[in-house]
Amino acid sequence: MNTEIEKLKQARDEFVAQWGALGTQWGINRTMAQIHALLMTAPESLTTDEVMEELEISRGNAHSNIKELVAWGLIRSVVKKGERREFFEAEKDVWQIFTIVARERKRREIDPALAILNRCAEESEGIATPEGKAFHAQMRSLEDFVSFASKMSDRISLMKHGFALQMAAKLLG
Amino acid sequence: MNTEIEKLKQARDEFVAQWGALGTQWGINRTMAQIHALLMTAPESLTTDEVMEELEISRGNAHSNIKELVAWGLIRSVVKKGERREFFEAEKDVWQIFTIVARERKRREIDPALAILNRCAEESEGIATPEGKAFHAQMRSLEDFVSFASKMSDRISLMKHGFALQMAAKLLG
DNA sequence: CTGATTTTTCAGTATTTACTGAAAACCGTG
DNA sequence: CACGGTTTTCAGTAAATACTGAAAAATCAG
Repeated sequence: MNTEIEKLKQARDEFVAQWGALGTQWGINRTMAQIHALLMTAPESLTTDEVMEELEISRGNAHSNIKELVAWGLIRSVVKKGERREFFEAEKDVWQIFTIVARERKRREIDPALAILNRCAEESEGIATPEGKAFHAQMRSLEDFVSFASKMSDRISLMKHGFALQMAAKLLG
Repeated sequence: MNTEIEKLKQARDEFVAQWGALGTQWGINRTMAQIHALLMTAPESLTTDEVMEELEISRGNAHSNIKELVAWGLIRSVVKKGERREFFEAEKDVWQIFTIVARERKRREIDPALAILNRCAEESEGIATPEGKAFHAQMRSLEDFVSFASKMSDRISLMKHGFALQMAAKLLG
């Protein structure tokens, strides 16, 4: 039945478009999120040209965002025998996706924050005025908390999906 | 000793500047992050004019970012008797800050994602082709995972700081 | 080595987001 | 209800970010 194929195409197009819009909120650019959505729901791996055509974007744009997704580890290139072009496919396992995103966010958001907090804490160490003590204490408590959250995130990412789930179930129960 | 006061000012200025730069990564605008940093490390609550002067920004800019921070719940206005102007002070408790940020991120990032995933899953329900089944399954597994993560986040935010810490300690131990 | 195909780069441009400054609205006081 | 201080709005502008398209570089088969 042809309508089924159309319904699927429609649902998928919507997913790609909306996921792209969401990407903006997440601090990821729209195109990158769209390509990710497209590849996550592609039955077969795609070439750069196919991505360009599907999303109606330029070669340069497709290229740089594909590279970025590869750098994140959210997609990978696959070689097909007898094919000179590169094909790309997405990581589809949700737990994998989660750990990749968590790792990247940690690198870009948590680690730099820790560096700043630590430096400001050091610089204000031993200042004897009440303001100095308060500032130092504030830096340390922020640092402690962020460092702690960072370690938690690492731990969880290293777990196997099943184990994390089981543990969380206990927490939610 | 005057150098101590200077050292503190220097450390604090650095914190404000760097925290602002970090804000960009977090998808928060620089000024908003700077005002937050400034107020988090202010011994006393500040007026809009003081914020403007300290960060060398316009009134409009100060105003709108202060309002945004109030909307998040990261700062609040305080009234001083005999003063007509509004003063602002930041929430300083790290656990509070964490839960506020978690709540806001959930609202802006998680909830819309869930809505999309759920809709696309519904729309592709019952399509009999292999591609249709695969798409539907992918939507559902993403939805399940995100919904689960969302519930976890709620649970943790509702905990008292001490309890969350204790639980996490067990996890890290 | 040559020529065809594919990937990469990047200057120029478009779009989005943030900021300024001044005018308008608001608000308490006399 | 008029006045001075204070907050809010917003049109215009500046800055940051993303995208295009074409040229250059790389890759590979013959």
